[in-house]
Amino acid sequence: MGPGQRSVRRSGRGRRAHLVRRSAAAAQTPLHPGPGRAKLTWINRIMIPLSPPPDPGGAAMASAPPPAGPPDNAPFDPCQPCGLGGLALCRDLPERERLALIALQTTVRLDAHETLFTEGDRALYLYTPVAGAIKLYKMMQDGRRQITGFFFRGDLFGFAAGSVHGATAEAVTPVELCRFPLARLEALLPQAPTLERLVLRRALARLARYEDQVLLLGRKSAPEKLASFLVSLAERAQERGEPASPVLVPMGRADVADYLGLTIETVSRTLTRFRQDGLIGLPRSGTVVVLDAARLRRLAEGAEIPR
Amino acid sequence: MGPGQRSVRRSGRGRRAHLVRRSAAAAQTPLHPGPGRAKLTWINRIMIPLSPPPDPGGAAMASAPPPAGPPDNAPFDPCQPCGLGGLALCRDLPERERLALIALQTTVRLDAHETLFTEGDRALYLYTPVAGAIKLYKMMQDGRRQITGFFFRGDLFGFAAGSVHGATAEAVTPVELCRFPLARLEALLPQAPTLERLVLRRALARLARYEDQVLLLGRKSAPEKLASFLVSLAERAQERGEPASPVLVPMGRADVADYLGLTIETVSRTLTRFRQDGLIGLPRSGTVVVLDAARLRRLAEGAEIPR
DNA sequence: CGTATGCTTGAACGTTATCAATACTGGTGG
DNA sequence: CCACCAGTATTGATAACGTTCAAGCATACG
Repeated sequence: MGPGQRSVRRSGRGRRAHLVRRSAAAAQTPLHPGPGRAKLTWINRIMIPLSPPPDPGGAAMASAPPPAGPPDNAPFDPCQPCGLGGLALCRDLPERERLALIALQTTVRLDAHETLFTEGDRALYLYTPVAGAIKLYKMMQDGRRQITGFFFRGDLFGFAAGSVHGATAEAVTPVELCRFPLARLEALLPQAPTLERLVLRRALARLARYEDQVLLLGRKSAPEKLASFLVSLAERAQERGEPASPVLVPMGRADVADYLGLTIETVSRTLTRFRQDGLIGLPRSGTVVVLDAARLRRLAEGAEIPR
Repeated sequence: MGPGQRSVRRSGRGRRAHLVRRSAAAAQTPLHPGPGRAKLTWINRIMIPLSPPPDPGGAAMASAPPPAGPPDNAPFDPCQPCGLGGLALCRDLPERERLALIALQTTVRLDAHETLFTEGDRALYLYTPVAGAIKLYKMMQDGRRQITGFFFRGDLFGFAAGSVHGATAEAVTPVELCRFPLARLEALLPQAPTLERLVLRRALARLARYEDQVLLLGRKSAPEKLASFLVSLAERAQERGEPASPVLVPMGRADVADYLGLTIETVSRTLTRFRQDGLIGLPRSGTVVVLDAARLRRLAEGAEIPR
């Protein structure tokens, strides 16, 4: 890359990370400073169906209004409160463990750009988005930012090595989260072997995802990074039962850049070239239509000449 | 960065990744091809003390001959066979679980550059190095390589998301490994809650390490990467009771480069400049003396002007 | 309809890769 | 013991990819 893939740094001058709206203050004091903290409107153990499975064919959910609409009315499912269908932890749990888990469950809502927790905060919960998207990021003193992951419907995040979060969690879109208090969860684990295995499985899946991300960051070119990103978003959408073709990209260019280790400009330029080359279409902000999935995939794997 | 941080690629021409000795064949066929596979000299449930805790003050163990020498002769410790002292999983386990775990344990030895398992292989064991070092890497079709981690005495690796390894494991130095068969381990877990918690804890620790690595790869400059690498090696050495100051760097420049997302040349140049600036000393191959730990650490965090 | 915010596009620059020798290091055989 | 050799590390010159700086453009919003 160029000279300043990271020249944002040094004495805090310059552009810093791609600052997101009111994050200027937060940029100065990355560790549990608390300014701009979210207001955390939350509801305890809601029993009404909160959000339906994604309506395919719908428009971008980029900054869409909070979701609404009832899910399919199947026979009573204790997992229904969080509206996650089969994606959540609840799934595949024996009845006893499932009920115990659901007893712990609580719902949280955040608006876009609100902070859920900050690097250095005590880790108190595990979270699963029910609707919307969350990003996790680490920040350097001078404001350089690296997004470590995006989390969508059914993903699990909030894992902490010690008792403290290693990254900051912020809402990309308005988001609704299913959360489980760690203390009570841990107390439950000895009596819930299936659940514990499930949590471990999730952690291992995240490890595998990190392996890919490390390869991407360390060894892929900008076009390959973007291609990988789109392919990954598409695959993940498919895994949760959404269509793969119109890839919904709810995050802005700044977030994409900070996830891929690039700058906004490079992301923009690269997507433009993808469009010119007939790889993708960009009908509206937040939506990418994949026109040549095979070539995009080959590009992502480094087996295609970019131009 | 420059133009070709990743231009090694494309049509397999050019330099590929930094090829390690006889890995040419393996480079062509990254997935379970099996050529150049290790011979895996292993011993089942050895009862003789195999290797002592690291003797501080000793010379580089870079490509040192296999270790020898008895550990402290404490009252009989069932964990002694693997010689890991308090670092292993055994530690902190109730007696019953510990014995059960040790019954599964087996020892494996590899020479430097031998492959333990390959990306795509079925995941059959969890491993802990007792002496020596292992690297894990992913490879792209055209030979670009990204090392995802180095594992030393007491570290745990071999986690797989599905039933298959996501990376290749290769010995950096002659290495002795304590290994546990996954199938029997899983069968044991329901009766060994402490053990399961311990495995989860290890996986979470690895997640935290990945977060740091992602920040490093995505947002740090070459000098910052090198500084972070040295600091990390020093800290990890200290955590396992070894001295931090003469940092032992058993891997070659190619491995360092493929870990940090750089080239051999940049690694070499950067270390040379560190030496010229009085940050470090390079007395012998495989040994780095930290002369200004504070500045090195600040550099690693991006809070120091490189030059 | 004007102002904010984010996205796109252009030109110049810089860090890091590439290409190419040269020097070193450890092991082996004369 | 030393010359040799293969692998490895260092150093130099050049160039490229991606960044930085700087406008211009679109989309949303009051």
